Amino acid sequence: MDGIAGQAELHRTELFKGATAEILDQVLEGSEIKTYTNRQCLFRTGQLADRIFLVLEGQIQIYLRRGGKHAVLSIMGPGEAFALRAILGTGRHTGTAEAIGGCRVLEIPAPLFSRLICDPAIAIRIIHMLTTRLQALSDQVGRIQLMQTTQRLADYLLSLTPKDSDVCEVELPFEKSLIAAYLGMEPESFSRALMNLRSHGLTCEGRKVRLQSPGALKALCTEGRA
Amino acid sequence: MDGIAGQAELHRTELFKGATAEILDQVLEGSEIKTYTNRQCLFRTGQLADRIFLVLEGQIQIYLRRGGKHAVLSIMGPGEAFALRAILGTGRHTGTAEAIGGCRVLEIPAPLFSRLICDPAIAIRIIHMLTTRLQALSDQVGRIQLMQTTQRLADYLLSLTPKDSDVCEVELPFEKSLIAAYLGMEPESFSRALMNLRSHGLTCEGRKVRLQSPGALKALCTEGRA
DNA sequence: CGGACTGTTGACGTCATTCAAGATAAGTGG
DNA sequence: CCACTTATCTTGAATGACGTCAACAGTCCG
Repeated sequence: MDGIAGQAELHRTELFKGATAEILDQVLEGSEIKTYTNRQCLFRTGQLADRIFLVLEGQIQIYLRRGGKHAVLSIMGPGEAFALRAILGTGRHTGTAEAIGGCRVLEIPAPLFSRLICDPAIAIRIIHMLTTRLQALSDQVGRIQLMQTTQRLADYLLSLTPKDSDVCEVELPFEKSLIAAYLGMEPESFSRALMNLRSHGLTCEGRKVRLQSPGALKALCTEGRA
Repeated sequence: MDGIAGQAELHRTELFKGATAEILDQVLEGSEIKTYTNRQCLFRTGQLADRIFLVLEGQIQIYLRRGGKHAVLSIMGPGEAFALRAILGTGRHTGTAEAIGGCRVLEIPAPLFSRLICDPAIAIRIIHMLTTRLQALSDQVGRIQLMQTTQRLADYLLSLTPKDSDVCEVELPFEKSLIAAYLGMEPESFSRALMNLRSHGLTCEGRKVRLQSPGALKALCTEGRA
């Protein structure tokens, strides 16, 4: 991982998918590429926001913290951008961003970003990005409010598998405790939920999970009560 | 409430705040204004989405339903627009929208909306709107995950009062059971939470709530555990 | 006056967290 | 490469918060 990025790399991101070479140049020229190590903090709640972040490599968790508790709002992967709201709105970050493993991030200064969103094509891409995240957050609220821990985990595991797949094997993309936080439960509850799913045709070893019967899990989620 | 809206009315919405007369004409021309009565449904989960909705009068709740449970994602007021995601993404609604009391709504067909977002000024306004909603939803996740019922209610009540106000009186904007659902709790829990807050300087009668000491409530929310 | 709706209160049950300990895995230095 | 330390994960038992069920009190409207 180094501090250089080419147009090709930006072109692969959702934000700059169809952008002209001219714009990409402008972006690469005016922005900075930073690398972060595991657990390193990009920003914290309350800090002044002066740039937006575009993930090039690795993953970053955005979370809230209060009284020892930890609520993961989202996990950003390559191609995703964040901290838009802080730039456009309050001017301060309202959450904390922390690298999950090593990351490479393009950091676009606010003034440059303000110019970029005047380009209709980019603005529309941003709108798409935002609605997607809105959807993800809505799903998260739904999951937390209307499902219990075991169901939430089942739902999450299914979201990792290809649609309508039969027996299949998945590798958990993060540490279990991080997934637990993302699903709004304690690590202990996560562990127990995983245990419960054994009786619904699931086996696991380390981070490798085998779903013997995705259908049964799907039923579990849809079900009124477990 | 009737089916007519003027440019002035649109001009007051966040979306069309600075729009040209030409655009407003286009919108008024191509859209439909509908009125809904209390509890009436605008759309349900899974239905095809062919328009976006802009609230002119009244309020509308967006919620998810599963196994008898009810999770309110947001409550839209005058000037707010929704169902963007359904238009831009899946083509189907992922939640249910229901009128709270009587409502008047501008319904903009998808094709017209697609043309509108090519206008950079409108696109930027939409981006602002979306980031604001993203913030609201993030707050909601935070509230549900890291506060308990009494704290959530305190936090909500404070959000209804002017910032840094002293002793003050608020009127709950909705039925208590709706607020309860919005805060992710049962009506009974809401009632008890309200009870608990009595010892923190709160009195209430019907929907009128008096906060003797907003500071104490704020402390309650910030506090690690209640 | 009677019925439906909204909100309150109490008793009880359930699920998830909390606390504590142990097991497994991973990383470190000799 | 192995002993040792440090994280991560699992398991058990106890607590506690919230939900559930049921009954009742106001309130609104016909």
